Amino acid sequence: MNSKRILIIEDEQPIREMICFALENAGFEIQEAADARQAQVMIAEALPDLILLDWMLPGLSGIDYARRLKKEDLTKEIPIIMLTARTQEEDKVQGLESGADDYVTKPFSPRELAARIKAVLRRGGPPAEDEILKANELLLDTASHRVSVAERLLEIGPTEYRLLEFFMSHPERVYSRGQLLDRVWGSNVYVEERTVDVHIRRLRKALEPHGHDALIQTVRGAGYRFSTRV
Amino acid sequence: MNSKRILIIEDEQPIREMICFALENAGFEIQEAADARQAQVMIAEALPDLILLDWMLPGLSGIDYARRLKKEDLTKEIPIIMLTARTQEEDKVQGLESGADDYVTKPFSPRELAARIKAVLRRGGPPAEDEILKANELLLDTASHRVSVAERLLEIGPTEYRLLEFFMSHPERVYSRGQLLDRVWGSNVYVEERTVDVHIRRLRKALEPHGHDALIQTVRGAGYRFSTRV
DNA sequence: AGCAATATGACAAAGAGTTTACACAACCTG
DNA sequence: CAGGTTGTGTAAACTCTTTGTCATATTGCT
Repeated sequence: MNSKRILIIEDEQPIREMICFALENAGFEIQEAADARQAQVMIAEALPDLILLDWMLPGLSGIDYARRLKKEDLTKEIPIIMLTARTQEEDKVQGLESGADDYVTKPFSPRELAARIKAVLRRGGPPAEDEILKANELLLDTASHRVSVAERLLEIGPTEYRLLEFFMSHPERVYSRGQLLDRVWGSNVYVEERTVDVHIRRLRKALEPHGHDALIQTVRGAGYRFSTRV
Repeated sequence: MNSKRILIIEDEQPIREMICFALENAGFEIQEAADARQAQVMIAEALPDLILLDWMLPGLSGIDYARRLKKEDLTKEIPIIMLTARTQEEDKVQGLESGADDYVTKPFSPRELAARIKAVLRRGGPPAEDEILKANELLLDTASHRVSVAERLLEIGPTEYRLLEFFMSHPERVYSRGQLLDRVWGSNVYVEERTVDVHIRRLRKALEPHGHDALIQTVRGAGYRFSTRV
């Protein structure tokens, strides 16, 4: 097993250690750096296979550093996963724009982190490709984060957007409230399952005026499903 | 609703009672133990679905006990949530290191505790694999929870769906009403055997318009059978 | 025919999902 | 930095389906 080398750039030592331990456990080889300067030194010595980069860094911010790494020929192929404490969509967008291949929101479980790392390493390329998801006349553009029906943009909240994006990329399949919480809200969020109902409602309400609310279907006793079939 | 069994290992009785009350309220079944020794006895009797483990225990410390649980084959699959009074990052690191799946810092709200327990339990099970069961033109797709005949979706209630799924995965074989109750309704459910007749009827009714009701056959004096043979 | 085993239709309680309302926090913005 | 706007999660009221049972009709067997 030739283990992959991962460089962690994170100023808070406890967090760094926690991550470090978790990832070593998962079979990775770890290098640590507290800021961009240190990181540069380590990179000069040996190129890591993947970089875990904290959003907030003393000195050069994480996002700026990511940009810089993606500019350098030497380092631009290295996948970057951003660590961020904020949950705003905006941050995610910016993070991805800066060249990050994925982002993980703190607090995260070691398991989740390891899973994302493996996923990113596996695909090699950036996953952030823009997509246009379609279902009948309903379009969702991941690049612009917009949803439209027949050229008509429709109002939709952040959570509803994520919910819809998830549904549209996993159609014709039932998801329990619990699964939706894990996959749309994130696996380390503690929310009532009933809350899903409410957001389903909001999503349906947003789709309703355009007559596409039937795409979100209730499966009694099982969960919800996105389907173009009646 | 088969409630999950949770084992609380906590030496301070008032806290234990508080947690106990909160979780029973949340619909869990609770077992209590004051230390690792007692816990071992309870585990020997019946495996809990999740363990709540106090960080500080008299005798074997919580963290050591967690490690031990994660070593034993019998118990290593059981998720553990650590209860800790301290807030130091350091503790969190150690807690996770010891194999805990999550930790909660005292003082915590009952709601938070219940939510995290649910979240951890949710992750547990392996995702049920998808199957497409076929019988002549009759299709049952477990991923989308749908039943169709020649591209035509058909209406079917939850119980009828489960019944059909069971039949289709165990065809050409007679099951008594009692067996069906056990395997479709679940063991330890108190329902009249005649109730099965009613659901068989409902299932047949759903299949009828598509001409597949003959698949559900009555075996007088024995039970029912799903068969594609006449 | 006579008896026992099923089939069926109706019904009321329990249950699951839907909606509305509200509190709160994060955020604009003048 | 007030004062409004959003976005979220929770709670509670409300709706509508599902479900278990009964009473009654049918069917199958000897």
